[in-house]
Amino acid sequence: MKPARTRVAPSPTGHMHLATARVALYDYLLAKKTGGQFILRIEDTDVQRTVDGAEQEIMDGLRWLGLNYDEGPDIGGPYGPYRQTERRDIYQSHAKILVDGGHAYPCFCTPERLEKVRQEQMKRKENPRYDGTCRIIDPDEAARRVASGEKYVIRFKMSHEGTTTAHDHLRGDIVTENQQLNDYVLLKSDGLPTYHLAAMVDDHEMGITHVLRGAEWLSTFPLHVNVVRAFGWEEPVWIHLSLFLKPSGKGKLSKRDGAIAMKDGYSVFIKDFGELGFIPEGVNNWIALMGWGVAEDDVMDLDQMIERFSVDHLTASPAAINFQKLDHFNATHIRLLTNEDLSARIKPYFTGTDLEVRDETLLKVTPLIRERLVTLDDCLAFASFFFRETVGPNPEDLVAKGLDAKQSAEIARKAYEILSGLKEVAHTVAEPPMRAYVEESGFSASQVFGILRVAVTGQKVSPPLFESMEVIGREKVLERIRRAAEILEKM
RNA sequence: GCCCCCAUCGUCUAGCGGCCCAGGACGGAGCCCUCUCAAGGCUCAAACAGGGGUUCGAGUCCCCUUGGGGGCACCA
Repeated sequence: MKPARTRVAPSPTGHMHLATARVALYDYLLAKKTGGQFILRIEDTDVQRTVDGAEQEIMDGLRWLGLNYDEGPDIGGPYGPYRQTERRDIYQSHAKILVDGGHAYPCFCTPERLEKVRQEQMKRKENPRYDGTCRIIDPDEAARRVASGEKYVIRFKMSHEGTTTAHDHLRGDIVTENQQLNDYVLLKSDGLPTYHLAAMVDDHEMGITHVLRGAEWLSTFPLHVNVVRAFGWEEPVWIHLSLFLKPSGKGKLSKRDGAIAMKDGYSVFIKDFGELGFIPEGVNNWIALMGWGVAEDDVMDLDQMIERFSVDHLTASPAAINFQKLDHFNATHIRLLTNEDLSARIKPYFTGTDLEVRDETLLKVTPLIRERLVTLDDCLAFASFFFRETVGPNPEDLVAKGLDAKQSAEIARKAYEILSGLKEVAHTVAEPPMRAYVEESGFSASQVFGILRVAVTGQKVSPPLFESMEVIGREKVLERIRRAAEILEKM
């Protein structure tokens, strides 16, 4: 396959969304698969809606995901600039080409008039569309009015007859009656282009071979191919990705859903995932499989995805997002990390707590908790006790199931006795004598170890007991058991 | 309302006319392992929306119905 040039072209109007990440992922995979380039282009032509910091968030988000672009606003490239507001002249000269060629025309209608027309059309139950008033103005007359400084927009002169056949790689030919199409605005009165002009011009100028975008563009797809054809350009391969639906499957995933997801520890915004304890590997894998049909072995890192990716296996039907699956992929990829890597990734989650986390200790703790982590921040719940001086167990939790406080105290005392007789509490040396005690005492392993678990870790659920004791160290372990025995004796 | 797109287990999907009494993954149920929680292993339940065609043969092709989704801006 020839090297593909792909692009993700988000508008900096809010937080970077899951859908943007998925388009970027597929773009990246296609480009890397074919030895081509993946490009970031910022579509900031709606000055009103542009949000400060949004562009940076997009770049940070892509980098966090590991989707490094080959060309973009901050790193440049041979086809720049990569920010549409900096390409104003390019769009204006292209708009002129269309006007001169009879494919577009200046329109002097005011927004107020347009709104009135729309209202009347709706009242008559007609399709709201431009009524063509300025379409029939003589070109010389129009040019004169433009030159005189009258406000205008440039509209595409859509044919009223025949049909437009647009080819989508996943859906085949899509045939539309031209009467259904509107004379869309290409250049706004502020001199900036709309998407319909800007994206077509840039994709051509930047040599984009495959346009991947959301299915919400399907309705203006015929317009876009008409624009490209009016210029006489070769069309890229068009691929409209299925939409993401709310977890319920009811409706398109929206920014509003972000707030709802946040309450459950999830999000639809890329910037949040790191903080929530998700790792890029997990997020990428999760996103990749919504809209890409992989038969088997669906746990993949970026390189494996590149290996297996093909635009032929993309799917056309909408996909409801499923956060449980995110959990699964996240946990799975966490388990694939090396101790050193995982340890380093966990560490930041302890900042802000009063715990003093030493790297050396954390490295010993990591293997004990790795397969218990769904998200990185779970390390707080599983490993905090390693870094505390005392653990303050709940007295009731110290009483073993089926036993009373007195019996439990007896077990704690005996355990203290056995362990204090040892030079160290490495699990290989501490476990055998404790097992022997379980045998001779007649108590069950779960009763004895359960008491010790609560005594030593302060919690009912913890990593394996003896391995944990080994990390905590003999002195602290003995002290914690002694205190537990005291508590039990006072009950 | 009009236009467009989509349609296999609850969810994401494999399937591109016979290999399918439909495979995988998540989730669910059960069993095993087990010092808790996990992880891991094994097993089970769970789907081709409905109706017409085409064909020797249809989940796979065509049409209709139904359902879902998207769009109808000087927003992207």
